[in-house]
Amino acid sequence: MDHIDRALLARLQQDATQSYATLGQAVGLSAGAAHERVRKLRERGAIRRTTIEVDPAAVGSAVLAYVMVESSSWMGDSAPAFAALPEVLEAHVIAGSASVLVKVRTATTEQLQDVLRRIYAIDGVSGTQATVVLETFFERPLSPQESGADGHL
Amino acid sequence: MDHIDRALLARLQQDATQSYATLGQAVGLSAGAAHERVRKLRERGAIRRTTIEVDPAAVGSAVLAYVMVESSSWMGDSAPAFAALPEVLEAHVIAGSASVLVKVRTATTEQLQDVLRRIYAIDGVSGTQATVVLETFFERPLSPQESGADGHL
DNA sequence: CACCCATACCGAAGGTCGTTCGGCCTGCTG
DNA sequence: CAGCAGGCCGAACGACCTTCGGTATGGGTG
Repeated sequence: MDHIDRALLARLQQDATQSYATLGQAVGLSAGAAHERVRKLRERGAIRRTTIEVDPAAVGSAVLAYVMVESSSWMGDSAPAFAALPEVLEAHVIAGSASVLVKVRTATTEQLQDVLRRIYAIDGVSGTQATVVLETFFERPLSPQESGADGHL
Repeated sequence: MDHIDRALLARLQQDATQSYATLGQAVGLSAGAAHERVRKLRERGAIRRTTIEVDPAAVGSAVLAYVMVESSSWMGDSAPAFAALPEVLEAHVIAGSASVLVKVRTATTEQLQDVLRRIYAIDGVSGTQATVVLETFFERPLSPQESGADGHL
């Protein structure tokens, strides 16, 4: 994982459809060498998958909210319960007064209310505190930064 | 934007490297027709771009936190100030006691503190409240769901 | 210091896939 | 009923992915 790998990751994040010839030229490598590096990045799991970025509004998810979930018991094994709700895009165990933080997208605020109802139904959940997003400034992928945990890789 | 388009979006989210022949077969179309549909989805902006999903740990961003930013003034024009911080992955204007909610990834908690310091330096910011993630259950793309705001499309 | 092995790169070849095109069919519209 | 627009199919051309042999470089070892 050197600076060339990071450059490859950054360029593929911007556009994963470009050819390996273009990609290699951008980092000073041949197409074959660039392909080999990307293949290894996939193999190691540094690249999890190639995907598309979908406009939420285009698929009818105009409402975005973050929900702090309070609980009366240990929530460490509740991942499947949250994953069962398709409107829940992220779920994290957090440090602080709440126990779990989830990101939710729905078409309407009525649907958001319904999601909150289903979150309440999860075992151990004692309360929720929803924060509705009024305007999204930006959402972007993380930029491969310097140093990092190269460690023994 | 019918059910076939939604199926195409869902399949491309899972794997954007598959061939148009495979894609078309999965939804009952020829390769050419599938290609034409995907082309139009890009044209309309429903597909924003094709990208890769990078493992945060692989690029040295092991610490994830959400930060509630309080302000003493209107923050509606502060998008560039937050975008200037590369560790800030998302920034949203929210309804509630705080003004802006941002998502931050760093390599260490020391770097997180430094990001908080730089957020404080943004004009109008009067306080922050960071919530550190202990464990991420999951992060996934939104699933193209039913009905939605098809409207006049 | 010489040797050897592993790693990474280049350049070319073959096979697959993306992209485009003409033709057909269905469903509207005037 | 005629005309038209939109969507799909199937084929063909060209570009690209993928692999392979050959070569150079750096590190470890006797």
